[in-house]
Amino acid sequence: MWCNREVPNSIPPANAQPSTQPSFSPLYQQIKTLLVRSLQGGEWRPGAAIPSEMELAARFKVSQGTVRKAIDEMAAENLLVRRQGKGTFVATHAEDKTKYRFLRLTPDEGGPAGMQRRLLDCRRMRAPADVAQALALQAGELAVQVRRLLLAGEQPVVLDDIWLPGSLFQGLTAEHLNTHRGPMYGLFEVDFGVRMIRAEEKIRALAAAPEEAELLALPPGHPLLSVERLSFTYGDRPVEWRRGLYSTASHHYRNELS
Amino acid sequence: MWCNREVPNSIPPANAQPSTQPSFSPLYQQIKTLLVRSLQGGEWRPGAAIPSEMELAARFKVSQGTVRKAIDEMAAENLLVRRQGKGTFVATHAEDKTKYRFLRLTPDEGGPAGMQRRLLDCRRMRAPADVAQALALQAGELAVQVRRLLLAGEQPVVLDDIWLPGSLFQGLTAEHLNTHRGPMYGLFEVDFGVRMIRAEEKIRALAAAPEEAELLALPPGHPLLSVERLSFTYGDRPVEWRRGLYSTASHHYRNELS
DNA sequence: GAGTGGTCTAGACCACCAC
DNA sequence: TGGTGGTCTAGACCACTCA
Repeated sequence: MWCNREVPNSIPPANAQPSTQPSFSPLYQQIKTLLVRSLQGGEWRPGAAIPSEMELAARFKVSQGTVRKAIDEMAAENLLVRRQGKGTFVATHAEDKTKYRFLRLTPDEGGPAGMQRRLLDCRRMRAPADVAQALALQAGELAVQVRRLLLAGEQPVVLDDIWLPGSLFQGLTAEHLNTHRGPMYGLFEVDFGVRMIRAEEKIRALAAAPEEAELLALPPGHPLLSVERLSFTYGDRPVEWRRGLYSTASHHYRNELS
Repeated sequence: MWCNREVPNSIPPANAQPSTQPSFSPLYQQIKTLLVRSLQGGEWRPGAAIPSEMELAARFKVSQGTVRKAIDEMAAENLLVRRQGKGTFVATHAEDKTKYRFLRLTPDEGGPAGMQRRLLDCRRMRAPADVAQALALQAGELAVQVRRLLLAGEQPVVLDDIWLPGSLFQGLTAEHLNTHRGPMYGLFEVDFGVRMIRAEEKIRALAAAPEEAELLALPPGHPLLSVERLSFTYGDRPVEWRRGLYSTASHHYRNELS
């Protein structure tokens, strides 16, 4: 048994430049990049297990510890889920225990309760300029607009206005959305191969316009939370823009600062 | 040189029970607990360096890697800050590069700009029941109430109503607050030894009451963001309750979902 | 050059899970 | 019982900082 070895990295450092900017990229970061690329390319479907740490270590010719560090970071970013004794799995919205990972609206009393959906609209049309820009749509490319209500019991609570790139969501119809059970982001994964990784939200207060007020069963001018969300998939590619109008009479938007 | 050793942990496992609930606590978690306790006890002041990984490893009789993992987690929780080549430091609000870690209000255009403070009020009084409960105040214990405005240029943007446990903030006066430069949480650290670790916020939309509207230079009834914040120090102890009313005409509350 | 954190390795052992 | 992730160790070497 030998304890000391001085074998250098089997993978040559990706940046052997003498003194340029990027300066250095650790092995585990390179591994991580390769893994993300595999996720992006669909090598492993959402919910499926990826190879074991030992297998990946062998594949990439690095030690288990290095693979481990790469996976650790990806798990911290919610790209992967580790389950001791079972394996490491591609994160998915379809069967997420932590449901409502992206819906931060919570009843003032009691835990997060399920909400009913009511689809209002689903059609393909040209997106407004700001939305088109946010989604980086090609000139003339159509978008899918979805409008819907979320109800807590009988009470409408959320009015969502959702825009998706037409090219990615070819077969999306009202029928499709109405038939589907479970989170919408789950449907996006399973039927369109689009997985939402992270999102940025901008929150404002505004007065309800007449049409919005009616849909939310509130008097016109009633204060609402406006939540604009831009969602990204792998590679920081924007793939959804939405604006939610939240009625905060009996609910609030919860957030954790740290 | 020996490569195999079977010396058990020098620190006996904190839970040697045969089969009870807690089931297991890894060494690095125990180290972490000890480190947090040292922070809490003020062994190292905010901004100061903690001992090196090697020193800590020696002190706790574990390997550097184990200390490392403990510190990694604490850095991820913003308790510590690592600086390569220099050391590991106790996180502080006083000199935070990432200023406004807790203020999520951002101008619609341009990067986060500094805001002016205007103190309205600072007095000791009995807290409303809900605040007293949130802060776990003793029966009859007084609280410090601070009211203030934040202004972007000439425009008032935030009206804050802040409540602090009187016992922890004995010497806090308006003079004190007015003299101080830099983030208020920095003052809390330096002058009162109270460090804010994390916070929970509840966000709602509401209509401005007359007095609030006047202070924010808005018409009464104008929609505002109401941001209730409960802040915690070490050991999840609540030490501040505040409600901010945000004018979102030219600003928004930004949030990142992941 | 000395000291710090950062990376990487190899190997042992433990806890959990499924068959 | 075998495979998976989880913990822990020891040691080598690298990158960064500062005197």
